[in-house]
Amino acid sequence: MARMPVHPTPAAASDTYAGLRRDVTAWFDDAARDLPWRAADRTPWGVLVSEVMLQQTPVVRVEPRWRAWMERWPTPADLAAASTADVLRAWDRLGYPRRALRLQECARAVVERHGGVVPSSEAELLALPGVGTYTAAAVVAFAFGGRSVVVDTNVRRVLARTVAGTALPPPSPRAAELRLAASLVPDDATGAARWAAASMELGAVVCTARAPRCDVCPVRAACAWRLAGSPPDEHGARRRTQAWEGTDRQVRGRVMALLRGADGPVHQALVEEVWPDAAQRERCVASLVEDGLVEQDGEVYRLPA
DNA sequence: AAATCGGGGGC
DNA sequence: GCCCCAGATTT
Repeated sequence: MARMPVHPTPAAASDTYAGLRRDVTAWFDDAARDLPWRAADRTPWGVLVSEVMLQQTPVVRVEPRWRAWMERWPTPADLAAASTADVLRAWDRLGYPRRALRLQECARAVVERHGGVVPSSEAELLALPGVGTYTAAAVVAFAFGGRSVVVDTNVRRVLARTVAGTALPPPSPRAAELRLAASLVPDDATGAARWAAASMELGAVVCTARAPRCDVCPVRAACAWRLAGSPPDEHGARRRTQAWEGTDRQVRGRVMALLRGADGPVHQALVEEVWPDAAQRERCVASLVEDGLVEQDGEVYRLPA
């Protein structure tokens, strides 16, 4: 039961928040960023690719990679047929390269299960590699204009502030939070898709995590957090950033960067230079091989063919 | 529920 | 230096 769509509530008692939805969507109609995966000629596959790239990677870093990617592999069939080494190099430094691997697996699944056509049902999307609750709902809304409950970090923050009156949402969503999000979704598909885009956009552009721009916020007058005096985050103590220096993630990143930059196989002597601690380095290389991100062939390492 | 998984830019 | 970024998957 790890991956379940959030089902929209039928006819909700959401009239309470009708003003919120109206003001945010009206603002969005005027303020929406001109992002390439929102263009009129967008494809469902392009939307899906953007959503996977945007999992934990900011828009400004995704945009140029997405453009190059879609030009090179416009359809699921194109990506399915590509060399994995090329895919990992094109992923470049977007981070979490297992996402690139899953995206190619996703392309192959779309080809095999759906004849190369991205499915429009949330359940079928959810069954694809690398597609979780958020991404499935987002593709339903943004690629197909369907009704779904889209809850990402932006939406969570917007609802935490405007409705709950807190600076930030709790580290992980609770059932009540998801119920609230579901209750806010308009009944009609078009309205639902617009609300999804608008609420996310507000969090991304105005209702940001640090230094929110309340002065230009369309719902500042009704925002519970602001009306409460914009109190600081209550669970700040638990919010500890993941360490970076000296972690396996840093070591794995260095190994991947080395292999991405090489045209072909890399001798182990060069791999040994990226990290001095042999035990940690070997553990990380082994995990990369285990993940399918690296192949070992005797004394050389390379990206998968 | 908690841990793991990259990398960079704003402050 | 710290924090966050259109999360997913595994344990």
